[in-house]
Formats: sequence, structure tokens, C-alpha cells
Amino acid sequence: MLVENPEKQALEIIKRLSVVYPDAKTALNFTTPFEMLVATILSAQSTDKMINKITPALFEKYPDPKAFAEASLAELEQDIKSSGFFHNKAANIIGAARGVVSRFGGVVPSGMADMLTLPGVGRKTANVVLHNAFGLVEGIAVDTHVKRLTERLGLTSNTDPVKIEQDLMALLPRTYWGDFSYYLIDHGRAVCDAKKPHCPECVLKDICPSAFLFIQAE
DNA sequence: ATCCCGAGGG
DNA sequence: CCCTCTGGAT
Repeated sequence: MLVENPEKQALEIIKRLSVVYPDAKTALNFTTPFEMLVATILSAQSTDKMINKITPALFEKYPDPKAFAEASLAELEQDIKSSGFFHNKAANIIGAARGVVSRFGGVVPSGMADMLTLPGVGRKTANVVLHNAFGLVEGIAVDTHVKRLTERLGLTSNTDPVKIEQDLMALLPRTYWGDFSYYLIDHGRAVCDAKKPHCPECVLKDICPSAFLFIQAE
């Protein structure tokens, strides 16, 4: 259910969450744009904690895009097995590495259109890498947390992530696009769980159209 | 709409 | 046992 004034709602949410989560940023560990890309591909339907457990050994074994491009598929699958979806992720990582090496001179491209040509990279992954690796903002990363919270908070009535991103881009001044996702991700993990949100202790409970539902259910 | 596909929590 | 975790490709 949409709130009456989504723009005002969005700004108020940012105002409050920026106080609670002042240094909201990615929880994925990385040292280069390509590591950021690999970590983000791996993070699909997995927890950041799980990915951070895998990547240290992974980045030591495959130190650059060329190493990933020449990796054995079966071997890489075993290296990332615990992240889930390992067949797809391994193939995509090798494909993305080959694309970076053969078409972008071994450097991760810093534009949305180029990034989207890499296998396994959609708008969510591209937005995350652009923001965290390059400090660039072309859109808003809509992951499972952003999707869930924006629906609960009445900022969108769409369920498709691409449409949700368009709604949010229309609501928010561009200066907030990069950090907005991380405020919602931190809040989603800490308070607004998928399964059992802790509404009584939520700083947004008085402006959230979904809060009373969960509070009544307590 | 459906498939991919493992770990952790309740 | 069931659900969820920073999705993408078909």
C-alpha cells in the first residue's frame, strides 16, 4: 500500500536511518573493482558473511581478472561451492573475467551499459559495483532487502525490482541514490526482518503503513 | 513464471 | 521442516 506522499516519506526515512546507520556501506570485503564484482556476483541469494568467508582464499588463488579468465570451471565451482548456485556463479565469474580481459583491457568498465554486457551482471550488481568500487551512481541497487522494505514502507506498489528502482529514482534526489540502499539493507538486517520484523523498536514505526500489522501480530 | 542451489536460523 | 539470504538468465 502506497503512502500519500511517497517523496516526503522517502526523505523522512533517509533522515532518520542516516542517524541510526551513519556509516552504512557494503559489508563485502574487497580491494579492487574486480574483487568487488566477483564478491557481488557471489552474494546473490547468500549472506555477506558467507561470501567474506570464501573470498580471502579465492582472491589469493585468483589474484586478477586474467587468473579467473583462465580458471578451470570445475575447480572454481568447488572453490565457491558454499555460496550456493555455484554452477551458475562459477560460469558467470569466468565469463565476466574473460569479458573484462578481452573487451575492456583487463579493467572493470565503469559504466552501466558496459557492465550489463558481462554475464551474471544485472542492474543490482552493476549499481553495487559502480557505487562501491568507483563512487559512481547511475541507479539504485534493489536487492531483496530494498524490495521488502520499500514495499512495507509504502514507497512502491511494484514487485519487479527494475520497476521498483524506477519508482525510487523518481522519488529521490540523485545525491541519495547511492546510500539509500545501504540504509535499508542495514535496517532490514537489524530490525525489519523478512520473517519477523521488530516493529516496536523501529524508528520508522510511526510512519510505516505496515507497522500496525506486525505489532498486532506480536 | 521458473530454474539455479548451499548454509544458517527458527 | 520451512524460510531467507545484497539475483540473473531463460
